[in-house]
Amino acid sequence: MIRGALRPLSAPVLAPAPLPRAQALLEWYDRHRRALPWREAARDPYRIWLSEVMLQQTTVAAVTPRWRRFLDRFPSVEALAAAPWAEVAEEWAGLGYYARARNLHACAQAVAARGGFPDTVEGLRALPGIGAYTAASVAAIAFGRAVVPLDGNVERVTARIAAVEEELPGARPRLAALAQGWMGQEEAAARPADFVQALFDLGATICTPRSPACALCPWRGACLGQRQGIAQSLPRKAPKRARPVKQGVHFLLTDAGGRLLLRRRPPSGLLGGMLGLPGTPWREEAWSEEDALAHAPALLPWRRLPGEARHGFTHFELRMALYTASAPPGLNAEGEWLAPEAAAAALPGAMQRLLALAEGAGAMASPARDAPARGAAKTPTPGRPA
DNA sequence: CAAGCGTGGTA
DNA sequence: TTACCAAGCTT
Repeated sequence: MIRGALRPLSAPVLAPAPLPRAQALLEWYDRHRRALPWREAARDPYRIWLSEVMLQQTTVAAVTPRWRRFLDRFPSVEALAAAPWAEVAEEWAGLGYYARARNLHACAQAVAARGGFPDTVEGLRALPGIGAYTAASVAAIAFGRAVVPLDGNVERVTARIAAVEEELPGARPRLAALAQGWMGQEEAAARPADFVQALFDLGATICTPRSPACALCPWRGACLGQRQGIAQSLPRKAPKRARPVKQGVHFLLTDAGGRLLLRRRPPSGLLGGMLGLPGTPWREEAWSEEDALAHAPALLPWRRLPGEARHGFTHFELRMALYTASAPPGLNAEGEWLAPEAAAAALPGAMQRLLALAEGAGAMASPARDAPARGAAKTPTPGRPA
């Protein structure tokens, strides 16, 4: 497209933008690099890999304490490989995207069996849970390979520097090629780990999604998006669909010792492999009390707590009702009995909302958390037909 | 290839 | 409150 022809005649004539210089970015990085804990673990592929998997769609603030705790519990890839799944699940509880934990465990076993991590992009890419991004990231950061991982930061920086107006995800191959092209400069190829982390930091601290700090950007002079005044609007993305509301009913069964009945969820799918409270499936149609009670773990005088627990997933909004009962001595119910503290630690966030609801209603012997989760407890739903 | 898959923070 | 977003992968 011929940009010049569409500009007002009064627009100044701009010199062609220079190629973004790797050296300029690296000098900025040497002065402003963020002190992240996994950057201290120089080139240990286990720690680098663990950080990359945790950081998938997850913020640095959420990952930092969990990364430390995980390494305390599983100090090596061999230790992780040897651990039972229940321990890995407990350690990952609350972090979300639980397929990551399942793949992490499987990957550790594969790596331990072959005697260490592969040191090429192709070798890494073949492991469970390692896609194009993580393979390139570990290859560059842990093994010094001159490859650029395309994450959300690099997508944004690249789309803006080159003023790529094509929408994601279609633009991804073009953006990847552009970013990889920058790695072709001698200064970048001499420091691949620093160069990719410099791109991450630039995206995270300067070239942010909203209100980028262009005045502070080391690549400002080379940025076509900034020059055209469209940087903030890039990269463009297809609009997202509305999230439906789904409903479920769950059951909190307490024994004489105050322990709770939990069940391991099926190994794949939503919250796969994690513990949860027994309950109905989640569906858009409301549950009648009769239909819901058919999913109760035992035939008992169940009492519905007022209010509901709410939890937002990526693709739907969940509202859960909670019934409670006390287990008579000798009751035979399928599942595992856990103390409330152990349950709170091992449950995914959606299920923790139910414990918070019970705690708020005074239906539990001891607190599940310091305080009920935000927005968990709601006013009773008055009108819905039972 | 579009959809499924969590959670917490911010505007 | 709603909407968007964060160092994505799998099917």
